[in-house]
Amino acid sequence: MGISDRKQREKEERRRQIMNAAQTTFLAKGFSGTTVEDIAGHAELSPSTIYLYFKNKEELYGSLSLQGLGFLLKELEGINDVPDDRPEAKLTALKESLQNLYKSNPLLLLSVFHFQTSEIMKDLSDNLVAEIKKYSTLAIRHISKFINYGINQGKFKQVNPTAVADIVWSMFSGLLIWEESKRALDSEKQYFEKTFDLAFDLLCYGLIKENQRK
Amino acid sequence: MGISDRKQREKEERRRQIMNAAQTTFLAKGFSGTTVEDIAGHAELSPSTIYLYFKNKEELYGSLSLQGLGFLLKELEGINDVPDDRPEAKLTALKESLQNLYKSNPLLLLSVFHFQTSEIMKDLSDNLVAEIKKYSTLAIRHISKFINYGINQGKFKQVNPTAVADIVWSMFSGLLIWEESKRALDSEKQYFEKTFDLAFDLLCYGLIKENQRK
Amino acid sequence: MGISDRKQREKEERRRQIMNAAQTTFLAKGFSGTTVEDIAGHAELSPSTIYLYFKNKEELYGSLSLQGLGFLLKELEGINDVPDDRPEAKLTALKESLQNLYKSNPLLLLSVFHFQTSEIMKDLSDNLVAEIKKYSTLAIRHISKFINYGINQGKFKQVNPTAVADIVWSMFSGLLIWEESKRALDSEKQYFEKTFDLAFDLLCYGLIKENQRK
Amino acid sequence: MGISDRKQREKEERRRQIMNAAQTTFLAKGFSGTTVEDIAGHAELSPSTIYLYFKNKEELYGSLSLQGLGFLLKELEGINDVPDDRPEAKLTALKESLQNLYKSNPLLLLSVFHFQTSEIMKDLSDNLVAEIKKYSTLAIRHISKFINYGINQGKFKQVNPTAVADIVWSMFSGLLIWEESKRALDSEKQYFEKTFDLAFDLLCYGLIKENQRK
DNA sequence: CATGAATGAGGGTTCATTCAT
DNA sequence: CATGAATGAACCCTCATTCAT
Repeated sequence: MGISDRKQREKEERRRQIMNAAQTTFLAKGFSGTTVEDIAGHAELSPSTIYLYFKNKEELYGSLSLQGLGFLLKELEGINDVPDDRPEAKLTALKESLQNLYKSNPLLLLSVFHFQTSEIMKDLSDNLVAEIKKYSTLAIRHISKFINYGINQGKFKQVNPTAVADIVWSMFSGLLIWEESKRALDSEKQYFEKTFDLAFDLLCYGLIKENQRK
Repeated sequence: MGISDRKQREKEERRRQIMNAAQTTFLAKGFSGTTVEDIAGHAELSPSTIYLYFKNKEELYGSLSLQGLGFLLKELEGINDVPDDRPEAKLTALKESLQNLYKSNPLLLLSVFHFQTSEIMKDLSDNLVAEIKKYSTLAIRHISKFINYGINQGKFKQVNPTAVADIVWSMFSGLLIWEESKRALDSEKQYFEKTFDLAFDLLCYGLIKENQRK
Repeated sequence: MGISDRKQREKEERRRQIMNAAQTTFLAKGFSGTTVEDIAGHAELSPSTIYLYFKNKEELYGSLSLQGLGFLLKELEGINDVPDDRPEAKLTALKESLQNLYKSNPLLLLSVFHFQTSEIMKDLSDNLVAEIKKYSTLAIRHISKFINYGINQGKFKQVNPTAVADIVWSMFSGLLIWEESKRALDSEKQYFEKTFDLAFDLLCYGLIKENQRK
Repeated sequence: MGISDRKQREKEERRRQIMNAAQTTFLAKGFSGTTVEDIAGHAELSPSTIYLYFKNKEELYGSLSLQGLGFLLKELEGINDVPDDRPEAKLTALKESLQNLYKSNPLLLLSVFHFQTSEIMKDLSDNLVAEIKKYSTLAIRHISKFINYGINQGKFKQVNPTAVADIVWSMFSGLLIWEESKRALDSEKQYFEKTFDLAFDLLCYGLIKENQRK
């Protein structure tokens, strides 16, 4: 039992080791630009070993993407438990949540957004795409719930909450990718956080009803 | 004379025909996912014919990308000539400009932004990437000029104009791609325009100084 | 009549123009390394025009090779008419003949030997190869006749005349090609003539019976 | 240990197997006339397997060429150790050396000389060409050393030793290729050795000073 | 007669994936 | 469990050749 436990854990660790290597490599070279050998090299394994843990390149990619979305969802769910229930507080919590995730593991978030927006999707199986979409739809729904809450409380303008959630989501992802693509050129760093901060503030400010501003 | 004129025009048309086919295909399948045979099929030509008009797959891709950026830049430059010189008017003109471009040729704008995705950039030659970057930097600079104008007139908050330009650009691109990726799944259409409208309004509203609102 | 004559001559000239261009190009880049477009470029014509004068690349090549062999054969036949009928004189005439041909048109001789020894043969049709072989066999036979003459007169050792002819032929061709391949590296020039002179002299000297030397 | 040894040997054998197949094929069809698929067919492997052992077609070709030159060089170096130090003996040893090499592996020698044909050289990278040249220059230098030795001893005429070495080399290569090209037509065999024997003897005889002949 | 435009056939090379050890 | 070796399926691109003008 103890032995098989350890075996189990070792196996999990290998899996993680591969996923980490894959994440770095996919982000650095893109999906089709990345060869299985690349990943294997980073993971210090042989290519064939990868196939013991993942059915194929695509599934490895999918696991990565879903893992990231999973983290994100958990974070979003956590926001509901924020004691302060003013809608502005929810939004601020959302902003901070996203920023914290970014700070703790930029690759993770990058992958979530990068992966689903980029051409990579074209290479994936319909099943996987559907699952990714399901997760991100769920995330959008969470965000729109926060907006809706503000509207119901009469604090926010009468806007389509899903649309606003889409905007937040797109803006975040757009900035992330734009930042990354700029970095490719002039290697500015740490620029994203400030810009996203500003973007979010402007957006939120526009969201609040005029008579509700203090 | 007349004959060589016609020849010239026919040749140009072939070029365009190929570029159109390429645009559709690249958008549908990404750069490395697209085979030259795909494009040739769409253009109803043989693959080798493509090589009479473009040196290779990459250059075809580059022409497409730069062409789109060229259109966009021309449009942005046009905004300077808007007679109404209130900063809000500039921004509204910008919004309408982008929306009109999108309406007249969604593929074109999609490609401009989509093509910048770093996933694709990885496959391109440094030269081409540099040129694309140059163009988009120029575009950003145009947009930030409009923001700056509002700040100087005391109408807009004291924000970093380039950052705001980045936000507009990212938001636009993010929404475009997000929309497209959603469409791939549930084929909703014509949703983008409304969302972008809303996003832009919220953003602008947040941008204007409180004491300047009428 | 006069007109058709001129036409005829113009046509012949075009043919020659193409053959000249082809000779230079084939020697510079080899058979499969040379594209029809290359030749056309040198001839200042369009590729398709070449096909008005030659059925295909191979036949163009063949014509070149046979042309060279024709020149060579004519020269060899001329040696029979040399008034001085001592065998040594025939051999000296042969040596000078080859050297003169080389001096007047090195490309021509190079092509004769280079073409028939090199891998180019592998790309040619059996018919063409057979014809080239026929011609060169004829040439060999001429040379061996000179040797035979010396043997019959009791001046030369009792050797196989064809073998000696082969040796002369191979030595000449070998030196030509070796020289050319060296030139590719260190661009020495005008080295061939002296070396061939020496080789020929050594050979002839070995050929003459000892009691016949003066 | 034993296992890895066997693995190593198997791998070496595969390499050799490919090189053999390549040698035959290159000789039969030339460099550009040979497809990797041809070679793979002869080696009873798939084309992609070839690329596990050689970076590309050119490097495979180069290995072959250099290998042959290597054998040749070793043989030439061995001649210095011939106990009999009369210059004629050195030359006879040279002749026998070349003939033995030819008898033991005609393809090897054929390739050495055939591969140097400039036709083929044109397709190779500068690096490879340089290396091949370096090797063959070395070989020439060896041969010329034997000649020089005879001159210094007052046995040979005052000739340019390098020129004579060039002649030997060219003659050998010319005869080899000429023989092969004749064989392609009328499949005579075993003719080369006798002819080369004769050629060499004539040459050497011409080389020796008259007053030195016994 | 000359040519520009078009293409089909083929070649080199890469890489995800499998399989025997 | 891990891997080295092998391969088939593509893909990009070149080029000899044809054909309509």
